[in-house]
Amino acid sequence: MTSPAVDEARAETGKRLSSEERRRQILVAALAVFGARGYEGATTDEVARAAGVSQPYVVRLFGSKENLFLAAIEDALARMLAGFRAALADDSPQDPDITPEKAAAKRIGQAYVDLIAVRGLHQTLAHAYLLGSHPVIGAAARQGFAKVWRFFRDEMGLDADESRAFMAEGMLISTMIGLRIVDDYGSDPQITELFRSCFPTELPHVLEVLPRGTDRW
Amino acid sequence: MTSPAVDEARAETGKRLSSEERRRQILVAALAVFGARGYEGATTDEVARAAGVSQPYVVRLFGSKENLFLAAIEDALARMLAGFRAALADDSPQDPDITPEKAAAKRIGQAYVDLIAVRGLHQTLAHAYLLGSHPVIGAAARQGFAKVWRFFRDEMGLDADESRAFMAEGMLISTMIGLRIVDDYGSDPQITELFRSCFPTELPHVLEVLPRGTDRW
DNA sequence: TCCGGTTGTAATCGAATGATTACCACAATG
DNA sequence: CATTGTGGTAATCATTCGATTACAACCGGA
Repeated sequence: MTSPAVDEARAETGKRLSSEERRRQILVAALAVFGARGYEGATTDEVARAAGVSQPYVVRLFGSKENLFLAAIEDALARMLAGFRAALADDSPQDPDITPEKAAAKRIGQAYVDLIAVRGLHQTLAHAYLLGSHPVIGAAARQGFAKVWRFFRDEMGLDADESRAFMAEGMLISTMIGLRIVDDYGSDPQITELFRSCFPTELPHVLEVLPRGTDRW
Repeated sequence: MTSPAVDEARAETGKRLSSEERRRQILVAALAVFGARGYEGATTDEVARAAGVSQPYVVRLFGSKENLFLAAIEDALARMLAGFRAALADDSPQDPDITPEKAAAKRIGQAYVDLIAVRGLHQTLAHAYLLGSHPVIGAAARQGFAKVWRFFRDEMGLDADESRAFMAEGMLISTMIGLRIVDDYGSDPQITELFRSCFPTELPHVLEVLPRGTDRW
């Protein structure tokens, strides 16, 4: 016999879902948890509770924690590249004072910052980029990084130097997010100035889109 | 009665050390292990074995794993700032074709890359920068990051924009190191080109100073 | 209706890990 | 030579966590 609490919870949150839809839910939760705690620090139980399912089900749907992480970074990269491609293809009326290339670069930079709204996405990727010595995850992380690089060079048409500068800015932004600099923004004057300097133009948008305060993540 | 093996090992590796010296040894080991595995992924036992002591001794000297990590990032930051200050003060004959400011920037960039030789230093700091949501480590990481920022602005005299660009390049370099891009350098043509583009000038030096191959770290 | 596949959980297990405890060895000191 | 402080370890404990197992609930079709 199932406990009444369980049945009640199921009635509240809705019926059974297709495994494909559960997968997507769990991936969203996984990005948030892996982003906040890192690969080793995160637990499958935390992911499960964030997704509203039991821990064994997470393991069964993805096979292992390692596979879940691989799926999470693949999902994150796919979202990122989709956002980049949409920004690149965007042909809404543009400022005639700047070249089309500059305009595209601005849009793509904006798309990168917008991904902050996908909780944990930037942080999870940054964690993956630090796991180079892991035999499986390391290889996947390198390939993922190279994929983004190829987008800048082949699809966006940047030269090597521009690509490097672009990615460098991206890594800085990721770092500031991972540091949760926003938490001290406004209270610590040093941090406030640092943050202002690092987001000279995007600052209002970042403050708007980034969760703050006592939030656990 | 102590086991003969232990006595033998102690005889081999030398006598008892002062706790201060052991601390330093353990910090060196901690940077390597934390850098490769991250804060959660690293174990105090791994650090202990890398330092040639027993696991309980590591815990006793530092109180807890958390304190060990805090000491490690403090040590890493101190080394980094010491390297920066030495590079800034360096007044060896310089190329008259570039301004003194440019020359200093080049020297400090070089000092940053040279820190690759301190195994795990860049990676450990990068891991710390991703732990912003950790109540204790997060605060320390933010303060450490701000400290580096203040060096660029106050001691080196960069303006906000130059500081940002400088730190961005640093974050990119850290990422490449954490990814262990070198592991695929020469074998994977995509990665090789990516690496060449990101280290246009420092490449030979990086290849020389960065451990490669089947090395565990 | 019953039956097989799919969605999902409870219970539990074994391994890993940070920490604690109790102890040992050595050296300086009086 | 006793003693006391310091450097160090072996043994072990309590938790935590990923994974496994066994089972339950639901649903569509023959």
